[in-house]
Amino acid sequence: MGRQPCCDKVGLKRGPWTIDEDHKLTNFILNNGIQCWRMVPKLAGLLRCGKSCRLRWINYLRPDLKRGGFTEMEENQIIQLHARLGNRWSKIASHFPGRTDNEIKNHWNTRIKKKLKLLGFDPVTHQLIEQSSTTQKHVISIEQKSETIPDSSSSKAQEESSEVRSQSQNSEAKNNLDSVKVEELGELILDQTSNELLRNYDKLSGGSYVESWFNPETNTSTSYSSSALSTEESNNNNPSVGESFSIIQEDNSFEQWVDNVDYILSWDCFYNLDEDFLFLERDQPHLT
DNA sequence: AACTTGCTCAACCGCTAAACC
DNA sequence: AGGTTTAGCGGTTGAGCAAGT
Repeated sequence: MGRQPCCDKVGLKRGPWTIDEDHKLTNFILNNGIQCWRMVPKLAGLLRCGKSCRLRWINYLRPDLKRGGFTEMEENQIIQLHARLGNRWSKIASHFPGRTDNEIKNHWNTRIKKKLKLLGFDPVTHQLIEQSSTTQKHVISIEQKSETIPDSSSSKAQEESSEVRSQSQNSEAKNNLDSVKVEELGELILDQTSNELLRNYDKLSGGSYVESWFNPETNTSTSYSSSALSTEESNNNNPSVGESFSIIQEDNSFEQWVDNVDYILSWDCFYNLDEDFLFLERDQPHLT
């Protein structure tokens, strides 16, 4: 025989929690800790199931929760982590002390997805969405683009592949902006700098964020093989991750990239990319 | 003021791996 | 070994609120 059932749902209260219920649950857990969620509601005098108590504690009552809206830097980190981990909200939340997976998931679904769509990126794949002159959309993957790129075993080939990809993405970004973004973003100036913005976001998220980030000393961005990543995080479902390039040198200016982003979206977070790199350093010290 | 629409987010649902018997 | 339950996770829902008409 297995364990006793968690709860008999008949007669149990559902819906929003009252202040009194919150007090009961909080006081019980702070005084007794959590041995078994099944027993918590009984011992705390609550007409709730253990599952409901657990959720209420984790998502709302925990004293270490960080309340309030997400900062721009947090949003940026969420985007980057989502590119690496997909919809593994608990994994993503583990990078944000005091934030819950539910909170991050909600924020992603209600805010960040819209921002990415406005930028022309598929929030699922983090890849650029090209919209042709017809209404049909299709996604351009890093892999598709890479098919035209020669073997990157030599440094010469690496340079060529970087250039080909750069040109390809510039073209895609321009097409995309020309056809979609103008209406949504209003008075955008769709010039070369916008193309640079999209190309750089592609590097920061999904396809090459994992392998590359800006090197402030050399004013270049450097890509690393995904083999250096942990097995767990490199085995995600994002098709653009893990099929990486080798060492890539870009000559575009990071400051220019930051200016571009701020101009279009006012994402102050990109001013704090160096802090993002600190968190990366914490997670992947062997890469830094 | 009344109604509609859209947004946010707390809470629930259903699934699965792990733990238990 | 195999059935049952738990804990945890991601997806979805719907109440409440704000903005627009």
